[in-house]
Amino acid sequence: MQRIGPAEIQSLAPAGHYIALRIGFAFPVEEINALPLDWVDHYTKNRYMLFDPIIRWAYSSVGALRWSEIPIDDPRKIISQAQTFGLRYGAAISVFDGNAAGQRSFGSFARSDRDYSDLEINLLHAYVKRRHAEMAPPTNLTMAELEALGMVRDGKRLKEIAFDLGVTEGAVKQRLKNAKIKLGAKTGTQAAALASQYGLI
Amino acid sequence: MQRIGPAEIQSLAPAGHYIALRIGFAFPVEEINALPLDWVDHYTKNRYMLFDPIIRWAYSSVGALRWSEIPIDDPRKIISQAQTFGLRYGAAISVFDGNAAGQRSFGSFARSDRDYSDLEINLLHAYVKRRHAEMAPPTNLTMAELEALGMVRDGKRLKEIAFDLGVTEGAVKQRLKNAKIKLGAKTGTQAAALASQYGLI
DNA sequence: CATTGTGTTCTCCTTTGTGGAGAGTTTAGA
DNA sequence: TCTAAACTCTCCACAAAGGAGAACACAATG
Repeated sequence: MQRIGPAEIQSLAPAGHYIALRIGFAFPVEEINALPLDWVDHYTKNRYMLFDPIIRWAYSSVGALRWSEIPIDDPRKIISQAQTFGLRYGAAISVFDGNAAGQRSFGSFARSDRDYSDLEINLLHAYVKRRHAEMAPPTNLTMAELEALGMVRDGKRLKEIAFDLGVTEGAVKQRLKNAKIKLGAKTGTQAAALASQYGLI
Repeated sequence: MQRIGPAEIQSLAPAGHYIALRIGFAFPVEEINALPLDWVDHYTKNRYMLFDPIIRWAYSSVGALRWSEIPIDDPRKIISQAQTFGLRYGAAISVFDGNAAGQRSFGSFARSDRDYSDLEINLLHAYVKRRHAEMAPPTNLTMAELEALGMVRDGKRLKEIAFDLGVTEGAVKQRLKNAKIKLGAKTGTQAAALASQYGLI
């Protein structure tokens, strides 16, 4: 299987695409929205998210299929409305690795000219799977590290954290240092933001 | 209208309640989950969120009503399943203030013995409205302040931020100081985390 | 025109956080 | 069991962030 990137995605989905990576409880860690602006506007204004059969399929299934094959009814006629915005044929990809955080990623890709071939669907599937894997949060942070990080996020100073935890300030510093390395963060602030986004704290 | 607090909520919803405050794109700023643990477990395992008629009503409406009056069909029989967990009668409240961020809050309250009276519904409605208002994010942060805050979150140092923005380090400090005051944060880290949670950056 | 408020810049000083080097203690595997 | 890796803690030097006060520019307001 060849390795594809954003440029290939662009040519595989000339009418637009949407990718949500690492959806935890409800929100993605990263979102790529390359859908037509007028469609996004219409979709948002009408709060279609909860009624979109593609989203509902993606949340409850794993795999890849064409929009035309989605086995969920569409009371608001969202798919046929999308067609009037150029999103005529599409493919949906849903990836889920059953990890502790239960994170899921999905992508929706569209073109106007013809339906997707099996090969193309496989390419898109591989792409979303790869992006999903790349965004995997580190799982090797210790409880001590996450605990300190959470307290930093909540505005506590190292001295205060040390007192609350009953350890020295140096120990807290080391825990945060480790956390920063594991998260690939440059500062404590970034480490806290990342851990928060990953749902670790 | 009397002002009610958590204790009154407890007695108004002896079978459990759930409140999600300030849902932006999809996730709440604060979540209070006082529903029976076995029901939460069952609900989560079956990914009922997208099919729950109460959630779907709350996302698409504003106001208050009894579960029995919800005008959305329930293909997965979630409401009748809830009854077997003691959530027999319930009220749903949805609050939306049409602000820039488009944030919405909702609550779901349950009891086993009898349905809710109009007075009780009004009390619950007032409570959710008040909590919603209390959680309103500050809207008075300037673009300069948010810009600096976003860069801090992304792991940049003040010196680096100052260089990138073409201002002095002192100016950056001042912007962050203002941001901290407006957000009620003790440290820059907390300010960044809060702004991120509020969807400001 | 004066006033008020906001944003920018500066200085001086204190407190806090960061980075490096190292050592004792568990834990997991060969 | 021995070893390596991971975890925890300590100490120090230095860089960065935080806090207070004051001056200046500018726009909106009265």
